[in-house]
Amino acid sequence: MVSAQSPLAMKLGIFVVLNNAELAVLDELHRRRRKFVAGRDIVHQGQTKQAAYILAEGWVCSYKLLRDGSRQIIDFQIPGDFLGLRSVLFRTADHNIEPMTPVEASEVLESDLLQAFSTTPRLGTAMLWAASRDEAMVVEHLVGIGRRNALERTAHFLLELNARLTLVGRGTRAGFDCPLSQYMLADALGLSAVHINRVLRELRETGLVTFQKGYVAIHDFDKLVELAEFDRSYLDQEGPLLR
Amino acid sequence: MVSAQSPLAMKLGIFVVLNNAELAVLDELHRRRRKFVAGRDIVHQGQTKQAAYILAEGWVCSYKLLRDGSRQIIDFQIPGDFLGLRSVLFRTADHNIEPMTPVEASEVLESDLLQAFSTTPRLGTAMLWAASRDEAMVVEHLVGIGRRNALERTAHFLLELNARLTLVGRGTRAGFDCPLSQYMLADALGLSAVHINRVLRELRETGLVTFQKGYVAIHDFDKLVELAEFDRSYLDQEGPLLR
DNA sequence: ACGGTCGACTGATCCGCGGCAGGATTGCCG
DNA sequence: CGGCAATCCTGCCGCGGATCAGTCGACCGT
Repeated sequence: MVSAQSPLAMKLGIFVVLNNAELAVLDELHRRRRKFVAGRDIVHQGQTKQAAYILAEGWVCSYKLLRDGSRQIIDFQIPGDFLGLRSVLFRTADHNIEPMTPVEASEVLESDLLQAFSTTPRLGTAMLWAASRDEAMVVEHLVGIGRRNALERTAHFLLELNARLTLVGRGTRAGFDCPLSQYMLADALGLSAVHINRVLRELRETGLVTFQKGYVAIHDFDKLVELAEFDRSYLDQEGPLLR
Repeated sequence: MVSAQSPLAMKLGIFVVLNNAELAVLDELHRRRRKFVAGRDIVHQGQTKQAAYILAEGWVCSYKLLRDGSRQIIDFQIPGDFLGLRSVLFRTADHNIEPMTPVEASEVLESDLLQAFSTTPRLGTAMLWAASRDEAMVVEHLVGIGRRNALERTAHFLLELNARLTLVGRGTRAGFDCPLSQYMLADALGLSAVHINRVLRELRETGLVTFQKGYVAIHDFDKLVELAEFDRSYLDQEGPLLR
């Protein structure tokens, strides 16, 4: 594993061994680099004519607002993830996208994508794989909110983040940097911030995880997996599916 | 709008005016017709080498089971929807798929799809649109479970079903046939069956909707939309986006 | 040195919904 | 015809998590 690779290349490399031509196309996709400041939304609900991006650095979240002022965070995006792909296809954004940290991202036009697909189809396949893995995570998120209690749900969420970050070289079994506030955690997990605080305390006091000062320290990985009923199948993947 | 069209053609016709060549390709996709009985799962979690299908007749649901025996229904599929597309891309299914009624579906191979894309690209675009609309519904489902109370959540869900069924000619503003039991409704909405029962009673007693004997009768569409905070944008769509 | 803001944290109280237990209704099968 | 299995429906009780109402410390900008 080459540490100098872009996060996206690392992630796709899990699925497919990329050759030089394909790496070059990936590089090409990163041409139009942009920066965003934390807190100012990149995309608003209802906005049309929006570009898609590949996240290079920083964290963003996509969320929906309700009339009563509460919000539900649908997903977080980390380096290597696509941003707003659905907004492009659907022509109008159905959710907001907010950078949680300073963000660097590469703008991707519809035509860039189409060209990448036609000149390097294996790369296209790998991107579809990555996209369906992301969709699978939204589904897992749904299951968590619908059927898991606060403790399991939080544990599961932290493990999921850990798995995703590990794929792009920003986490290990021991832990990862995490810029989330307890409020954001609450909005993601469908709980109140007050209750998240209590749950984090319990996880800390039982010696499973400590989430403090922007760092998630996993003390007992296996017990945490057990508690969260976490499906390790995509963690234990043994090397690329396609050679 | 031609009533003899397949549900899929109706749905795609919302996005794109389909010409005869494209309709022919759609027809061709329906070659390998299969039947399934209610209750016997088509796809199991963890299963590999699975085909994708286009639903022609009947209802199915996709769900995940938890260790404690509870389940979360992720989505329902109705005529015109794709089935297990993600399982094909991902190579191994991450959820179960169960027919809730007798079902007719057409098996679709990866190669069929690729061919359809290359010979009739506009059709491919329309299918991507349809797929991202479906994904948007999973997202809306997530928001509902995370941030809406039981009443709003149920109301929203019924409206969503209504919107989808109307697109394929199986529902109107007045109501639609619905083979769901209260147990399934509960598993979809992350509630208990007992509580669903109470919620349905309340919706009935306030004169908004009646769900009995397999039929959902919407008595006051506008009030229901108001209660559920339902986003009508994709209902009010004024004709195809692409000509 | 000063409010002002934002995030972490806590205790007390309240309520939406789950769990349990049981009755009524319907449809199916022998 | 009776028996059985779903499914619907209801009342009661308790719990998990929301809400309210704070305190405390860190980090602003002035």
